[in-house]
Amino acid sequence: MGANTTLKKIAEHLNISISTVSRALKDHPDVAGETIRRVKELAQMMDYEPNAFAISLRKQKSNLYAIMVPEVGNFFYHGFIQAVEEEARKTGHSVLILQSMNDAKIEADNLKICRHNNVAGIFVALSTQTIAYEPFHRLREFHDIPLLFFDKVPESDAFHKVVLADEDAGYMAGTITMDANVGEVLVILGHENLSLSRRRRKGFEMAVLAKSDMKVRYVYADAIEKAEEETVSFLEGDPDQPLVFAMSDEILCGVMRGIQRLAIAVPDKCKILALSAGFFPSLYMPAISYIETSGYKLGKECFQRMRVISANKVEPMEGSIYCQYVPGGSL
Amino acid sequence: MGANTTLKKIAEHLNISISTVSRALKDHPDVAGETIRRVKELAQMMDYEPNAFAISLRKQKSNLYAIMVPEVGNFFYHGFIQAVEEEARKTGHSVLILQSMNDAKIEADNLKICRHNNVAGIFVALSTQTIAYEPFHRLREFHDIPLLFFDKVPESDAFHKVVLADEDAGYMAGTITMDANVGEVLVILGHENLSLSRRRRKGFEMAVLAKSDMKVRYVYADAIEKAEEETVSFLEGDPDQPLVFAMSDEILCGVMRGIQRLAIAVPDKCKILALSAGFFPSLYMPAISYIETSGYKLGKECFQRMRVISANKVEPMEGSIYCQYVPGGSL
DNA sequence: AATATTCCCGCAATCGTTTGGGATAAATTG
DNA sequence: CAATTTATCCCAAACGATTGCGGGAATATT
Repeated sequence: MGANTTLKKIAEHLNISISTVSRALKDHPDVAGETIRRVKELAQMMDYEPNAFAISLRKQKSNLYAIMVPEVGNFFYHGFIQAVEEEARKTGHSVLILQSMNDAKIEADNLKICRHNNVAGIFVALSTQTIAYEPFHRLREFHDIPLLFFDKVPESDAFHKVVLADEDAGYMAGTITMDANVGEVLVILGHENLSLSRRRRKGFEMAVLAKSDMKVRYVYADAIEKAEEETVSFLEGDPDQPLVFAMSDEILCGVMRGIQRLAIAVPDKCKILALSAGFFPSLYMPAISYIETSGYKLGKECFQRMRVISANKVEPMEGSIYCQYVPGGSL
Repeated sequence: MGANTTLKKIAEHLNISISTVSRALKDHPDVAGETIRRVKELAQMMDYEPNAFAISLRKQKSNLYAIMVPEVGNFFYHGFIQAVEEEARKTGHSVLILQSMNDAKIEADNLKICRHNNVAGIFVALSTQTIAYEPFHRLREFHDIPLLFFDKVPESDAFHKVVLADEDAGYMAGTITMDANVGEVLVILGHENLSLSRRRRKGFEMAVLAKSDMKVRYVYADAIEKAEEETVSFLEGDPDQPLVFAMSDEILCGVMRGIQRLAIAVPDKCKILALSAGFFPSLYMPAISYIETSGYKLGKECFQRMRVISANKVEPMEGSIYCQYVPGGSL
């Protein structure tokens, strides 16, 4: 039996009107102090909890935030989800998790779900397949739902977005690579469609521009296996003083599989550098040196940004999170 | 502007009543075929989407399922979440993710959130700190919200639960260990509070009962570091023909860190066996032999079970998912 | 031609909460 | 003492979708 306490039931018990009960619970000045006391007491007794649907129906806003990512299995997003969840809890919100599975169709469907649920805001990491942005535009224009892209963001600056300082991270990686005094470098980037891959590459290229005697090869890998194969074929070419730079945790896993397959000693026979959230590098011996890209920090930052966007109309802008180098033993 | 299409707007455009529109959209026989056609056409045009709140308010049920886990960062849960999300999508539901952070207080708060949102059902993996089950009971009794425990479940059989066939998995691990012809075994289990740890241990003990010449040591580890330390101190004792059995992916990571720290050759100097979802074992060379405990399969099974529970009142029962041995090179 | 049947459709209440606009007392003022 | 202010409270209309019931018109049955 759905023995849920409602304003109506409290009102009946106290022989007052529903509106008075409603006002009493929020300390409205129109209600007598004595009445407020009695109402609150009974509400407490009856374990009253306001009905979220009724409120949402009336206010046209829910207490849900949505996070849409390609896959929850992606390591980078744990921290992000965790951070948003933590913050959301503080403001009495909850988090809806949606996966796009890198499918533009599902992505669009998910946006519909957000609309249905009139979510208070959406955090989106784009799928690699997204080409049409109308669904996103419509959400903002017609439905007034705050939208914030993170990590995998559109090129267009018509949207709010927060990213890691990708170019900086790439530049940092490039600098570290140069200082490491290596001969040939394999840079393994993520999916080619992602602006994040391009930004990181750009940063890296900028950094190593000066050092013309260093051979750099850029490849894209969208799966662990691809990264493994690229690593193996690179190292089988018997490169001189090699270094492999892995742009993500997933890629790092692939790289290390290749390294282990060839039984190559790190860092003696091959140096490794990664962009990572920090967990995977610690799995290897020696620990992999990495540039930290914290999904957790990104999540915290995004949530604050979301609050600002929700509160006032602000022009779309891009923000970024700075990275930090964490030296290990692979370099 | 919340330019949302409602039944009312459609009705006004067509000069018919709201109820007729509502009925037309669901092919109610009381509506003329021609009217249905016109309504559907306009609804399509105006991009009508029913308001989830209004429906939920009326039906007292939402289209949300909740999943509560200690932490989304736990590897085992990815597959689970993914599976539930996939299935939920098929029935037009969405998934609310809640974390208990292994805190009984937060866990109880989360249950309140579920109540507020009148979720259609809750999937719970218990925190290690849960001792009071009243909040769960109340949810079922008073609020009629289907509750299904998975993975980390209460001992009480007053609840629905689906677990991996933990005892079987333990037994299987025991059998494999025996056949591997080893001398000393370190079994690293998860948190001591969890019934799952006890069940796995029990299964393992049953299997190795016969083989009295094999020395087995059982330890509990609730963190990667603990698993690493236990492994190191075990192997430093220079055991005869050793094997380490890791009960989870997290523990496996710790074990391998220990192995690498001591630079011990697998499987020559030490054999490894794990219970795993399958990803981490593939990270090492040779690949770790493991017994597959698929969160994904568990999720699929749980969702089906949830549907049954929701549809009809059924007696609480326990279900389980069978495991499978995936040989690698570590054994 | 009168009655019964079928087919369409609209009215109105409901879910629980919020809120602007009264309404009724008592208290204050001139 | 009449007029106005104040303190409390209630009515009713939203929000959007659903649904039992009733009614009018067209058709079918006697």
